Amino acid sequence: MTEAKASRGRPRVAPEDNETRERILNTAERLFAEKGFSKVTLRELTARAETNLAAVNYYFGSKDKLLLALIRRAAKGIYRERMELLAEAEQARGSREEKVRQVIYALVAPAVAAPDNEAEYFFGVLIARTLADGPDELSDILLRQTSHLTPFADALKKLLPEVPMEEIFWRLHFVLNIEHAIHTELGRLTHLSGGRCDIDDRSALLERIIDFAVPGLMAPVKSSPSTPQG
Amino acid sequence: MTEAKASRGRPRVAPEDNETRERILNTAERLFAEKGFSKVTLRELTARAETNLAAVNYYFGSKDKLLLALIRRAAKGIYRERMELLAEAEQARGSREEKVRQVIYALVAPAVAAPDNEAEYFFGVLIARTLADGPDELSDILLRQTSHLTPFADALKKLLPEVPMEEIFWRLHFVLNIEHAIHTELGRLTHLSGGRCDIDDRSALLERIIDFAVPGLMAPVKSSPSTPQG
DNA sequence: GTCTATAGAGAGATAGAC
DNA sequence: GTCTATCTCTCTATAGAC
Repeated sequence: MTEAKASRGRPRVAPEDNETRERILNTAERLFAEKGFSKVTLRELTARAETNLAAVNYYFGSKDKLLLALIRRAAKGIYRERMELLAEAEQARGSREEKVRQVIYALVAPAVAAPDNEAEYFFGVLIARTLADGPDELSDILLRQTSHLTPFADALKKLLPEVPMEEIFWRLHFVLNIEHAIHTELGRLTHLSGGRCDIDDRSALLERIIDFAVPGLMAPVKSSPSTPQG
Repeated sequence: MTEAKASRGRPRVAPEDNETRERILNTAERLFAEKGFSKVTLRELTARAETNLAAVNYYFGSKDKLLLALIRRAAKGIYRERMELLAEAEQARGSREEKVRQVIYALVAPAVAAPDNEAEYFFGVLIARTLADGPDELSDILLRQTSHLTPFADALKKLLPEVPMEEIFWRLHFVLNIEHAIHTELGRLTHLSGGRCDIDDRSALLERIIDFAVPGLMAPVKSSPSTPQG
């Protein structure tokens, strides 16, 4: 949608096919996640991507737009995976707890998995850092893109009809908080545990998150005496 | 030239007593939490604090050191409150769940409470934004300051002897993740819930966090067949 | 102590050669 | 399409008047 009116001064080949462009995206994804958007300079970025300083502006228009393109690309894959796994979860059999587990698995697994052999990269970090540090415009976009989360809220509501929708939203929010902060603050865990806890084993990490989150998601709501949920 | 050996050109009155200095600290605390460290310029900051551009460097030496002073001051109050509440929690009577609740209350309540009438401010945001966006040096300091968390891990271990210490560390980590990310990502919750969920009621928020976290903290550890926890 | 004016560094963006 | 050289802006930090 950004290139609607662009035919002037733009690359002739389809941008997605360009190798340099891809290299910039891949390098930027790692660097932004690792150091944060504002701490990565275009000079460092283009040097690591083995291209020239002008390339980012040529392909993306600006540093901000590079980040936008980056997140679009990353999110697209994550969201698609989540939907596929959610569809599977909704056909799962088993106890109620087992079904809730599968729904949360569908939500968290794609964001926690390491792409390819990139042992250091976390999708959640990219989101967390962008929200904390990126252009305001982009934070707004990210926080307003909630339509892909609604199916998860609905799926949970179906499994937990006695929990008010408002509480389901809150609990979903908490799960996403964990998913996003877990890696940025990992140093504290490493230090606190004297190095015993680490994040290398992603599938164990995923299980831990789910084991922690599911009981809280399923907890009965204490009916407070005054407010009988409107 | 740095002020490493500085006794020259420094304020004569005790810095803590200076009114301008305090005004800078208070203004910076709000602004950094609201916009993030790197997006706040000294020009904006000093203007809002109704002083001049040079004042930050005069009182603190640099923008980085202002942030450090800020976090020291904020953390000092939070840590002290946590310790007091933890001491109370450790003398509490009631069910095991009730005791765990009190420990988590001691951890979370001071960071979630609004200071004075500052409805917008969250200690956790300051930490989250500093970690994502602040000077690397300061992130390191923050992530290595774990000694105040050890008593919480110990208190939980005493209440949950069947949970391995490693798991306790992980679960504590998750609780802190929620506490720190909750506000930065609040826009998503507001949007997702169509405005039904909001953060204005801090005591309700605190209860929600505790209600969500305690069941996960207390969950029995599934002894995985292959790895009998080394 | 407070303030203005400015130095000096480093950033993102761009023009134009090839 | 790729690259170098450079423009222009804005920031932090500081010197020095008052």
